[in-house]
Amino acid sequence: MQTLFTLSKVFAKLPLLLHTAGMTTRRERLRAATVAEIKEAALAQIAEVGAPGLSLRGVARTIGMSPAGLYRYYEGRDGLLTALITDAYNALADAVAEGMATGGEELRARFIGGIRAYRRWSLANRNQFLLIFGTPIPGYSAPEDGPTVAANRRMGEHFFRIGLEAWRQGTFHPTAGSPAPTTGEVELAKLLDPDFPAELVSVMLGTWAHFHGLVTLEVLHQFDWIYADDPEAFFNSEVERLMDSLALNG
Amino acid sequence: MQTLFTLSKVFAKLPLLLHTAGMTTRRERLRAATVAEIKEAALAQIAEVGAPGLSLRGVARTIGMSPAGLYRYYEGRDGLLTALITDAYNALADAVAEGMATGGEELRARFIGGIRAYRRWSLANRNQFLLIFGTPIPGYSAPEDGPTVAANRRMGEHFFRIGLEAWRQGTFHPTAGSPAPTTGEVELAKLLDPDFPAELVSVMLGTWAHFHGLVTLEVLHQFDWIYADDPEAFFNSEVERLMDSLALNG
DNA sequence: CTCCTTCTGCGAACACTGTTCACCATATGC
DNA sequence: GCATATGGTGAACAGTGTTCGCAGAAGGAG
Repeated sequence: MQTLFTLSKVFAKLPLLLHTAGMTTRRERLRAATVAEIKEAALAQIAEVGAPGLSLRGVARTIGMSPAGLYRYYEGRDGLLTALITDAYNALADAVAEGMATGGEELRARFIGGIRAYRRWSLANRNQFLLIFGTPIPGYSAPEDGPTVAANRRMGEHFFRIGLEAWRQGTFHPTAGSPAPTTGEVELAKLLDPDFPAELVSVMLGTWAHFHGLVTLEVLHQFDWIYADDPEAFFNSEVERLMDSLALNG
Repeated sequence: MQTLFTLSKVFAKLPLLLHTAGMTTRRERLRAATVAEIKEAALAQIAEVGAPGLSLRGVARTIGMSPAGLYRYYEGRDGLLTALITDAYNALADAVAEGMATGGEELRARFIGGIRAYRRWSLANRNQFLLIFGTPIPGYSAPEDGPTVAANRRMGEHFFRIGLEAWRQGTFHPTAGSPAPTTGEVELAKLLDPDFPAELVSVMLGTWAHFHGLVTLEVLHQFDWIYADDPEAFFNSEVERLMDSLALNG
């Protein structure tokens, strides 16, 4: 009985779904607009007061809607957070990709361009950065193989791709004294590219951690009173030294 | 009038305060015990559900007290958070100091011992780590020159001290290509020690950011599926490479 | 056009939260 | 013993996320 009922529901939805695959119906356009408005309001609130201060009733107020109405668009606060986290990941990945593109031909310059974009985006959107790399939301946990981990991986691949290219053209010579690749490292390497050298994985992850640490501490204002006048100079020189120690010269 | 009243209050407190300076009165012992009990309950709750999930009413329940009663001991939730943040800073600083002490005589070993202790403590007390280096609490802001920044500085000094010692005995040769010290750097150097070399500041901050990034990402489970079997090995080899690039050999 | 289903949205309610206030009891100091 | 500061309570207020039932609006099928 229950089964029949839900089945009928699915069949009733079928024409709508088929239609969706082709083009957008009127209802969907309105829905998409509302979704965008909600996200916009939530993002503004987050930028102002931080992720933990996001209030569902608050966004309902600013868009002139009842709190209960939001539940037609998101599964409560956690659902909204999930969407925002995914967006933040994608925005960061896009910023990195764009920063790399402006780096020109040389691989080292492209790498540096990506890293600087990583920092620039994180400082320009502090609270979105903390949404990804800050304290996790209490009730919330990222769905395994959900959109957030996909977006996360997508960002990493940008950096790994440069490493692979440099490796191929022989301009990448990380320090040789590193231990043999772990099983996890070869697994990740295979997942990235069939012939990605597993020896590179730990080096790439290490450099990510390095500039990520610099960015994190700067986002949290830990360097404020030391590098008040020109915080970017410290970061840039640190990145140069990082690339030198990497021996990525392409 | 108001002034007179508060003044009388102060004078009334005077004998108590004088007594306090010498030894503990009965009331104060009870009070200290209650404070400790509150902190303990709050810490347990934080360890379980994370800092943003800390509920004032919750700790009141577990210690069998009315929510309003807590306000006799802390200025609301933010006051309690401040105390816990200070404690976390101090605990981390103590762990680092202890880790350095077990490193033995050699400066490099001591430095590595401190770094490993930094990681160990952070992973053992994930939520306390995030209390310090995670998303800031919305309403809360660290009081300028309050106990938290003092504890923060105290931790940094442990690392700087080793750097200074190594510099003095001539076993510390960071890469020479770094730019001239910033005004903020010389200021910090003077604040640390009258003859602390300002050229060292950026290097030390950079290495802090490096292993801090590694720890942060590990705390946030970003390396879990790659280094599931032995996460410590990756960290240790990364630290070795970091020390090599530092050229700290004492 | 009519019927019927789905989709949107709302108001009220519930169980929470942090915080304040007036009040009471107790312990301390003179 | 008395006055006062201190500990502790219960009730209340404003705010939160979430659920539920109900009402219209929109859309498709006959």
